[in-house]
Amino acid sequence: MSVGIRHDDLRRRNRAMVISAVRRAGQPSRTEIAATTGLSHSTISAISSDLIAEGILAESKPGETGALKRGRPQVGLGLNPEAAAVMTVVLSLNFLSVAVIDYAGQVVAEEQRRLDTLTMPRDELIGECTAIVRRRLEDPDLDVQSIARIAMGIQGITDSQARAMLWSPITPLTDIAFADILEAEFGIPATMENDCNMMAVALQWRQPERYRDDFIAILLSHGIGMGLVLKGELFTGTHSSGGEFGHMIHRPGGALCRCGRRGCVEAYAGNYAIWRNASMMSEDAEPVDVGDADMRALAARARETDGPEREAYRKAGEALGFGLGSLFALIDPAPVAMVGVSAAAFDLIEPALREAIAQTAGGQHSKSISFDTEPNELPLIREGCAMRALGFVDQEIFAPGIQARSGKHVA
Amino acid sequence: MSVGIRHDDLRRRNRAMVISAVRRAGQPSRTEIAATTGLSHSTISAISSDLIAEGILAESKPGETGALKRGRPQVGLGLNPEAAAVMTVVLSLNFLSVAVIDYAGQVVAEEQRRLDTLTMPRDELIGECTAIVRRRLEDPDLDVQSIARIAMGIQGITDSQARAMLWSPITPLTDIAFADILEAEFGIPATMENDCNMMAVALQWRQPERYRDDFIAILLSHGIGMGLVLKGELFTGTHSSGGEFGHMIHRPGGALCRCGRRGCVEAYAGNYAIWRNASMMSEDAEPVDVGDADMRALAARARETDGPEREAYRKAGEALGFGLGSLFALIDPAPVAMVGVSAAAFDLIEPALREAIAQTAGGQHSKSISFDTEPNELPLIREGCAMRALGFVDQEIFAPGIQARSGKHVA
DNA sequence: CAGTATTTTTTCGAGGCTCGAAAAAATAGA
DNA sequence: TCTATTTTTTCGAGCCTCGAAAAAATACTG
Repeated sequence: MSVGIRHDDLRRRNRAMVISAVRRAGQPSRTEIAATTGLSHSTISAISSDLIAEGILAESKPGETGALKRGRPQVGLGLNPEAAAVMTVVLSLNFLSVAVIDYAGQVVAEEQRRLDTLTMPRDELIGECTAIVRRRLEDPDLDVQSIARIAMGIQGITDSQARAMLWSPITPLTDIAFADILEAEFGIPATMENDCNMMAVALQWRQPERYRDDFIAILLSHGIGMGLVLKGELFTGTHSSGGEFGHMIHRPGGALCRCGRRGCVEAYAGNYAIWRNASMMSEDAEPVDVGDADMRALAARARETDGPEREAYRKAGEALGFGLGSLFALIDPAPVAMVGVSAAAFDLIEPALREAIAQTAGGQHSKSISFDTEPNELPLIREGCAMRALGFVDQEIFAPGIQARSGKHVA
Repeated sequence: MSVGIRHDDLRRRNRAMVISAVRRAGQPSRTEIAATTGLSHSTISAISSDLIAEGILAESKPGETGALKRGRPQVGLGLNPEAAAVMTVVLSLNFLSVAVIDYAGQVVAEEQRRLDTLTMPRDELIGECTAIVRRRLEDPDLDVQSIARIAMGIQGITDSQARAMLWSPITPLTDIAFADILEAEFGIPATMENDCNMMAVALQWRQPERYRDDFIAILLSHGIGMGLVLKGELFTGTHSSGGEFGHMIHRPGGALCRCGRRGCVEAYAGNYAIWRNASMMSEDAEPVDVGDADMRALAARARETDGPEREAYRKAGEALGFGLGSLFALIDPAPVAMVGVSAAAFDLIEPALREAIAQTAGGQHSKSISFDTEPNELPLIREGCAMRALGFVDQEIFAPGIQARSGKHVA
């Protein structure tokens, strides 16, 4: 149940608001912050001098601001990069990567590693993750004190509390509470995020004009995933990370999906499905892993001649189109970003997709729906994890006073 | 962009919180309110004495409370029925009904009227609505001053701002800004709500244990509609009321839907679709209106013998099941309430529905998904409109100080 | 029936917070 | 050097919430 606002919440929230305004704007002056937050100049002055004294914000050197106007020049406020740092851990198929990001969002350290996620036993997989984190933490160049958060991203389904991986295509293992494991191991608050959700978060930061309040990020890769932002907020299911667009039903009883069921969108539009159709294999054939290079070659063949390859992409487009149509029936149309290796073949997918969506109620204005493509998902996922972790730091760590009342983490 | 909290917002929000706690609990004592809101006893004491002085709350007569305990007895606080009143206007197929509801939620006046919505020209339809509202307002028994809000509900799509009907099956007319029309005519703030959303709001009040944070209300009637509550909040689309579950795609290119497209869930599960299938008509046959009595007779025949009638309900169940499966893939499973005349035939629908949902990713725990039925949607819609209107009064009218900063209504 | 225990509600002073107005600071132009 | 202009800080006023203590209202007890 919602709860009253106590007097001490006031400062906490307004501090968080100032920090978030600075993170968004980069180098805003106090006057600009007052304008965007709606708070008075006096309040902004008080809060920002507190934040500067605490080393969270820093005034930028004079002369850095651009065109000089008459009057006292504005002093830009920026995030102090040394105020804190966060760590991102991204686990994808056969690949593990970590990065340390300073409070201003700059990457200060990185490590990547290949491993065989599909066959790894549970302990080993967890061990690899904790080991790589530990290596970064033990780096003598790093001030360990400053790591305030870890955000881990993974392909697959996570729980809505962002504590655990429930299911993932990269491993047969299920229900690994990575967030709890990392917290127990390192004593640093951690969350376990869904990869597509992080893509959406990253897009929101990268292109705020285009992706702000309502948009959809769809991962076109081995599987089909989705990150959904509605009314400016990341959408999650009631129990899990939700948004399993790839497992909406396209054709009841249809093609065999990697999830073991039939007729899912993914069973027509996932890499393995496109490959299966392009190879004229049965729709009942077991899904197989297809490498990115093979997919690129497949797309090239499809562009060359009008054969089964092209037809396979057409079928993918149709499935995505009807799926989006159903989605749009629920949430109304919104801009879409297509991410992942098959996004590079969106030219092959788009015609059938638009044709399908035009046949649905949600596609009423299908011509006005914009599609963006971004073939490389990993940088987006990393960036999203970083921004998410920093957001937590902004909100929780640097907003003092009473702890969030329904907080999950013990102090 | 989110905005800072100003000092005067504090009282406003906490007042709203107290009012809402009273509305929810009925006759809570100050101590109970303090417990549910998390505010201190002093604060609750101060706010409630203000609210009593303003005539918004009233202390209940002593002796009304139940079991006597030791110590000073609790004094129950209740909403003062005379503090305000709201009006609901529900427009459905060939039927218009209004009600006046006092601040405590009791119906104090009603009027209903048959009319031919399908053939009525625009001016006449609007005229009927304003006329019936005017008749109620001019009732000498009614203190017009006290009507603080009008909530109008209609079958069909409304805009996400709750200002206008965009499309409705009850009339060929489109884009009628009923909220603006009523406001201009009577000078009373008004909203135009989607019928299924109001069903959901009503269920939330009627059965808070069952329907609280996440649930789905599905209207099984001529058309198929949905009201969705996620994380305790009514879900709407980005532009429209959204949640057009009936127009998710069940079978691409399939049966002809009333919306003119093909393969929508509604084209298999709407009354007209069940009728069409039961009559062994082509799936391309034009949708026709079927009366409730005819539908009840159809259900009776389906229960009697295993013929095309039963098969028609089976197909409806299948479409609903796959649709729900797709929906659950996005939002995770949640309790469902089936409302409307075909909810009375849910026994015929349920087996196929469960079978279908079990074949989807969203139906993983299909046995644990609960279905409730309620054959009569109109009372729910009315109740939802009433609660919604009262909620606005609670939040806006009785929370003084600065107006909501992005308010739509001029003071 | 008076006194005690118990629970609810109010009162009161302290401490915070935001705000508006005015002052101070810092610069460009004249 | 002086003036106009813009940004930032300072300061007192006005609210708000809180905790502690007091007051109020009742049941129990002998």
